[in-house]
Amino acid sequence: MTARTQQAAPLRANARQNRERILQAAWESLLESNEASLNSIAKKAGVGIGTLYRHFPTREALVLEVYRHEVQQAAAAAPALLDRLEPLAALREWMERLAQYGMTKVGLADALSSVASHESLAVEAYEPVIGALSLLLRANEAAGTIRPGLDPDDVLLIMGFLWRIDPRSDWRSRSGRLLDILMDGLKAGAPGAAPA
Amino acid sequence: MTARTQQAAPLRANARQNRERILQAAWESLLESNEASLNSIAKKAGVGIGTLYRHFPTREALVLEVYRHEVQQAAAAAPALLDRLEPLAALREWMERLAQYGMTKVGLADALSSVASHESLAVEAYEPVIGALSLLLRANEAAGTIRPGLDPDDVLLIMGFLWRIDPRSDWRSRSGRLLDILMDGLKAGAPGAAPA
DNA sequence: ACCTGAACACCGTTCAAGT
DNA sequence: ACCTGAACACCGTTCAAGT
Repeated sequence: MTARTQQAAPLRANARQNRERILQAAWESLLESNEASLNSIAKKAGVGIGTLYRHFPTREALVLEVYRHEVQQAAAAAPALLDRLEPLAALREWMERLAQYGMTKVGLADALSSVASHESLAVEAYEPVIGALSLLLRANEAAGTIRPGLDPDDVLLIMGFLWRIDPRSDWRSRSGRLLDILMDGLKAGAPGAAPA
Repeated sequence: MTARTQQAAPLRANARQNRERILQAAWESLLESNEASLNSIAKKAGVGIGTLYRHFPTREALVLEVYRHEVQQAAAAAPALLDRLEPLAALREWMERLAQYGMTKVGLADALSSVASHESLAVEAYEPVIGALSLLLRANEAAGTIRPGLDPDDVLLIMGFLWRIDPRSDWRSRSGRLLDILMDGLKAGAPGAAPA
């Protein structure tokens, strides 16, 4: 165990460049449609199909790597929100951002939900999201604004509706209504909250 | 307009039999895995692939037809539940049945959620479900046990988490927890309900 | 160590030919 | 009117051959 888990020999410059070309091509293709074929992505990247498989053994691995950075950024906003806003408002704002984020990237929503059903790699991708959500829930629990004992995984699973709202409809008002229901569900049984 | 919409000439005995063979084979195949190929289904049914396409122009059309009957039955339980139970308990029980139903049929959950993203035909399949849910919501609204003005489509969209719980996990307790949250969200703001 | 691309087994879909 | 299945263009995936 002399090296870090993710290190595994620092790749030839050659290989590194190929890897990034593939990610770039995949990013562009998946933004258009998440059904882009691996063959077409390899072609677009200007590498052999075998090279794509060498770097990303499964389709999921590729998709997750493409969005990892983006997802991490979205998730990482949690602490800043907790600084600026009250816990309850921060939680709500974070959810809304994630909703909006999912809607902007057409392919991402489908990709995430289809990947999510294969628990395997999804865990790894969801980890930062779960971490951020966990932070927000704990802050609210400490403030007595939500019911205690909520599981971040449970809450995130419910939040899945955000990625299944038809982007062509008025998702703005719809996601608002749906988040209202979810937030009320989380608030119910809060020790410090004043009911309507 | 002398014929009903669904009639369209009563099919040859020959064709009718083929149609049912296809549905039977599809039912068996989809129960095992919802990724069964159309070719394999046609083969299992003992018909040419062209015949399958003649009866079901798209994969969705086939999947929906396979599950239509089942889904209708599940949805149709609503009135009986309202007879036996109080509105709130009936709504909860109906949701739990739908959850359990989705878990039993391995393929159905995936099929439903993947079909649901293509709004096209999904509307037709969801109609009886929406009808049943609408009935339950109206009964609760009349009893003052949930917040008024809830949209059945919204509630069903949230309920989607039921079909994304990993069947290999302890979905029983998990779906219970999740439904608790949802029910609390629906109850919040009810004119007649006594808060905890 | 890494890359290439032909090769393989499959898939969905069409459509000329049959009855 | 309905059925068949060969044919087509594609797909994911592997792996011998190259550098």
